[in-house]
Amino acid sequence: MTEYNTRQREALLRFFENNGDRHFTAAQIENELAMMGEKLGKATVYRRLDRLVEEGMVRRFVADDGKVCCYQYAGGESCKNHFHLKCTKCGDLLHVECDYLDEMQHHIFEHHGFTVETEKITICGVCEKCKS
Amino acid sequence: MTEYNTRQREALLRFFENNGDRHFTAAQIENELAMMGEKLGKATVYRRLDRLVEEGMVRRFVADDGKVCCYQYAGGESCKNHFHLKCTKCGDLLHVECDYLDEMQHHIFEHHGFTVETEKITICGVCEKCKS
DNA sequence: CTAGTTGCAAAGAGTTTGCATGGCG
DNA sequence: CGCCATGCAAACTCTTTGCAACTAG
Repeated sequence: MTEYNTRQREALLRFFENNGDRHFTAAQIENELAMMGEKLGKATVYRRLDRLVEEGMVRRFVADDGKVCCYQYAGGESCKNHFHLKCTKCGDLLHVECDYLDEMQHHIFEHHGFTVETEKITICGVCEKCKS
Repeated sequence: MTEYNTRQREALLRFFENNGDRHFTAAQIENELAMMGEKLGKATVYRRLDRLVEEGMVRRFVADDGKVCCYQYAGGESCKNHFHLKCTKCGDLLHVECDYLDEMQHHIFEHHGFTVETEKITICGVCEKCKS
């Protein structure tokens, strides 16, 4: 059960480390890597992704439409404070850093005895661009 | 664009009203209805479900494994002005009346230029009961 | 050399779509 | 009668699996 150090594994790791602020679908990862000259087979992407999630290096969550899995680097603590604002018009998923999240979480716990899983919050609405 | 009153539509509505505390996958709904003698085609189930979600009558979630969509009654008109807190352990959907919602909506609009559709907010976490 | 890895293509699961038929108003 | 809704099956999308070829240690 030793972990081999392959080109594909390295490519994925480097990709996540350099994009800790964004999240991607498996297909996006495959494409972006291909454009950087690192071609990996679909199966390999999925298999490695599964493993990275198990190891806790990467976090998996589901887009609001429930159709695709998204992956995001979680190696650092960078991912603690963010909203997901999903525009129901254009489909954009805005990724917003904001301290207000803590406040909200705190309120809900204090007043409603509910422990919010901050990383899973997705708020639907209409973004600025689409407001015309 | 008038909404017709069909046997299938009625069956789905009644099903949700009688099971407001539970959540189901599309396939489960199809099966349970079939066992009650109400056979609906797969496509019809999905189409009606989509509509009910749009109307805010029903909420769509993603199951724990991240692979299937789940649907749960969210109670039509009475559910406009409050939080929905979804427990990811037991699946319960808590309906919480709270002015804090307005505050949050306001903050997000002011600071992030995003118009929240309050009635669609669902916050995931762990409820008091499951916190042991 | 041996065991873990990869890539391809085929298989699966869940959901959507095209189109002819059926049924509400 | 007109128009929306339904059902079926085929099409799609995302993900997983089987298997032979490959490669790190």
